[in-house]
Amino acid sequence: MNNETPEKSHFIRNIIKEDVARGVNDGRVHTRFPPEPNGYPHIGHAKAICVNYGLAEEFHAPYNLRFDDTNPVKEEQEYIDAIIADIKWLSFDWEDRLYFASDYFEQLYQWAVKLIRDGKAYVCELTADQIRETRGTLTKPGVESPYRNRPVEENLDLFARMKNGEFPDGSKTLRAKIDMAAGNLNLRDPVMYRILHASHPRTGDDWCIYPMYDWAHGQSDSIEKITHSLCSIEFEDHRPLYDWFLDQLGEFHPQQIEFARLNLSYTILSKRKLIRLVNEGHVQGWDDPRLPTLSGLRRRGYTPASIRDFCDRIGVAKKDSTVDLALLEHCIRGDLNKQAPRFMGVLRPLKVVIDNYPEGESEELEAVNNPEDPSAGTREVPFSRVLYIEREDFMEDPPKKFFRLAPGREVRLRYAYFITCNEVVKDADGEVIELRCSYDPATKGGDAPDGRKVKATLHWVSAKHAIDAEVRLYDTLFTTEDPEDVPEGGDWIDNLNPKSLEVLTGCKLEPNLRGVEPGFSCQFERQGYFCVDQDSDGDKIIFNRTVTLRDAWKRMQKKG
RNA sequence: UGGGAUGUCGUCCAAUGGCAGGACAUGCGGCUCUGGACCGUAGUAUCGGGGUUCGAAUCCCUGCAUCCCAGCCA
Repeated sequence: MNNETPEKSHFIRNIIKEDVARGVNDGRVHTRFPPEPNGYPHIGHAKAICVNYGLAEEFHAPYNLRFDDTNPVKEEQEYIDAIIADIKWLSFDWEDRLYFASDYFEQLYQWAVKLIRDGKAYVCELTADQIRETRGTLTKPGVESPYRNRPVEENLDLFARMKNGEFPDGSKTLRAKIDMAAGNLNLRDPVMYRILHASHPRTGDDWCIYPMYDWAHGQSDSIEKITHSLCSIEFEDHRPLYDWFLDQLGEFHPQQIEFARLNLSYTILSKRKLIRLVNEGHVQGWDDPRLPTLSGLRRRGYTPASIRDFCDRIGVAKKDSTVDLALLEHCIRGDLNKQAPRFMGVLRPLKVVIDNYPEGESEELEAVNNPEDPSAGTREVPFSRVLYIEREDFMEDPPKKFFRLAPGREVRLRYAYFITCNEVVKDADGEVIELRCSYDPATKGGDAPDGRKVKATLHWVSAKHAIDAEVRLYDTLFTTEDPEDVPEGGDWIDNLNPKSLEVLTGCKLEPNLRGVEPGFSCQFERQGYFCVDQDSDGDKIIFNRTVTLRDAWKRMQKKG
């Protein structure tokens, strides 16, 4: 990092910088990422992780991972495991600071008892419906619960019995005694504990009362001595409540700072909606490569570096915004362009016979593995009389700007020879099934000694050496930039893109790809970046297309 | 008609009273054995109306728009 050039900053970094300079918390910085284990993490979480952990790393400060596991009805060990795996994949290391809000259940209970003793909390016997009705509305104040002024001793007794399991679910709550007329609804005697006879992934059946998030969250941050509690914007209204609790308790106040969550065009980042996509089978699981989940992106071929780069580039601010998917794609292209070895693969094969190439013979041609990285070296690619080229690289009646193969036209086969198309073979339906070409032996390697030029270079594979593969092409999961924008009475599911997955079989790959393992990423020249899917098995190779290369020709076609 | 927040290029983010800048996207050009990468270049923005000031995206007033909150979810 170059300290001479002024770094680009954002408001949270500025606040922390100032706090450190002013010696707030003795100049200490400590952050955390507090997920609820009720789903798989997605790129939006990656942003939050990068903000929290990235900032801590910048200030050489520690950061925690803490699961806010206060609702056993929705939370599962599977999600805990997935979240841990995905954050590690992003290559963040919280060392030994893995915590759970459930670690603090006993302390939280004791603090609740203290609030009761201080007359700041009471056991309420209103039903959920009644609590809602008496909460008031956005414009009208609420009505105080008839149980609000019950004696401390009675509250203590009832709360202990709640904990001991004497009452059924939903029959009682512990509520903070604040202000039923507050403009901020969170302050209208919020529920602190509810009775839930549910088994918890970590505490099992030890508890049948569980703290509400609002009661647990601020204190958990306080216990961990978090200096800067970064969270999303919708918790701005909750900050006064967290402050109130900590004030009553006389405990350490982390500073909460809110920032806007990520929205991405053509995708959905709401956990509830993601769960629906998975449960209703619109996708094939949490790691479906079309999903913005980290496991989906990983399977798609996105790298941790590309995601962290993306998170750096989108910035941090308070206003609602939607980042262009093109930026994410730019980030993965940028990373893979530097790393990914190049290979030739023909997705939709068209047979080409080189009539003047000796039958039964073949030769090895040298190809560059990565033009961006000379140290990646070269490899040999076999060439022979019968080849496959990409169907869309040939047009019988080409428009003006089409540079590729056409009858009578000469093009270069990458790293091989110039070939000229002499004859087009069609089937009974008039579909082109084969091209008869001739090659110029003098152009071996791809250059003409007489200096003549060709306008196109095509990728190809030798038919008898090729290996077969299945290739899965992905498009956006939704057809609309904002999938949640639906007409009256419509369902966002209707915006699903029926063509988000296209499976190609019989693709032909150069033989150097034999034996690749799941997770392997490479570029198929002129087409895009692809990675081997976990469904591959032995001889059955399956590639996922991570992202296409930028394609000037396609853009030109679109323009018309 | 309550409380909280937010309005800057098409998009995202800067500029904290002093030349509105960067990235992505887009157009054009160059280069190229990937119509890739790379290089160069262009256009496009301060929500509206007042005010303060030599000077306002920034401060004040006012209006408008958008988002969040009425879970015993987080």
